Amino acid sequence: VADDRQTLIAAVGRATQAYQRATDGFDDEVGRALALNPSDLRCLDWLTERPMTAGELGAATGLSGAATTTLVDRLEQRGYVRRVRDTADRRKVLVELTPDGTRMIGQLYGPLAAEGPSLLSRFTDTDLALMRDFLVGATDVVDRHRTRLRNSSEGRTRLGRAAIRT
Amino acid sequence: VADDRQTLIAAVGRATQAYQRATDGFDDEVGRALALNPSDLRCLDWLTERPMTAGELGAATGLSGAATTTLVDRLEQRGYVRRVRDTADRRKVLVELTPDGTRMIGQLYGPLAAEGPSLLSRFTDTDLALMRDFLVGATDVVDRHRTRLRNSSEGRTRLGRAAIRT
DNA sequence: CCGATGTCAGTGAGACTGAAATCT
DNA sequence: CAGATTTCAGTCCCACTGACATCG
Repeated sequence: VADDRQTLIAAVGRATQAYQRATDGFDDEVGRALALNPSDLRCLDWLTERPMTAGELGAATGLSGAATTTLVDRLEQRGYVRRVRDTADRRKVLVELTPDGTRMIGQLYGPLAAEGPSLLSRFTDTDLALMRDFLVGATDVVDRHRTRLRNSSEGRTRLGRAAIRT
Repeated sequence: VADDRQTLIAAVGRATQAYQRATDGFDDEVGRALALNPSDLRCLDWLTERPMTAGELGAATGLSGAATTTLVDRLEQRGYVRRVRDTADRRKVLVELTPDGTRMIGQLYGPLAAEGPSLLSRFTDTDLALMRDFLVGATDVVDRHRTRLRNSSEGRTRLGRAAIRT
């Protein structure tokens, strides 16, 4: 019946929201365990993909240049990342994970990621492909709405801290 | 082949991570548009489920009691939430969304949520049920690892701000 | 010289700890 | 009065704006 399908779609929506909250809580716990704030964690997350310049990191996390500098200072001081001057364009500074940083990330997120395969084991290949396509589509939708919001609200700061006009 | 299945599973993992980053970026943009910080947004997110006491809100967001108080002050001052003394236990303070708050959330997240059904339209009912079950299972796994981390690292503060012993 | 990239001061908002107030 | 819930006072970290240094 059509009504069953609607409730199914709604259930997927709620499940997505609940999953989002759970991962937020997990990241909180990781931050507490390592004494890292959310911005630090997000930077480390991006750096697992590839080394990035300070500017790219700032854009990815939404931080200002100065904030990015102090953030990289923090992570560097703890030995999680290191700065490497770009030999081609000596203005740029590449930030990359150190072996210590990579190992630490692995220790915390590894046990969680290791359960992924067993969780996905009951699905067929076609089901997995559908799931992947759904996630890719959802990512695309969210990104579209993000740029829509960005264009409709330009010139404001990130966290709304300095943006509060009294 | 087994190798195809492994790459499929890996692809689902990467797609999940990408989706996570996209929603993080979207929430950033919402915060910028409304001059609300991440904690404010998370509180509003929880309050869409049901009214909660200040203590529950603090536990849900991981904030201290005092931080929760000032957070609710902020949101109340802007007219998004309101305090209601619990008539049964007059120590407790229930926090609930105002009509204005509900409307504002709807205006920002509504357009995004409205695309969910069209994104899910190509899936069969059984596929949707599988997806829902996967998300519920993933939420459970993440929550289990969160409590594991919590138990192995107790007595530390949330954001690691005051936790940095020099 | 001008644009781009990154870093250095100074300011302000928000989260924390600890103590006080209110209610059961 | 002890316990629970929320709020107040004081401190500190972190992000921001704006100016400066360096490089293409």
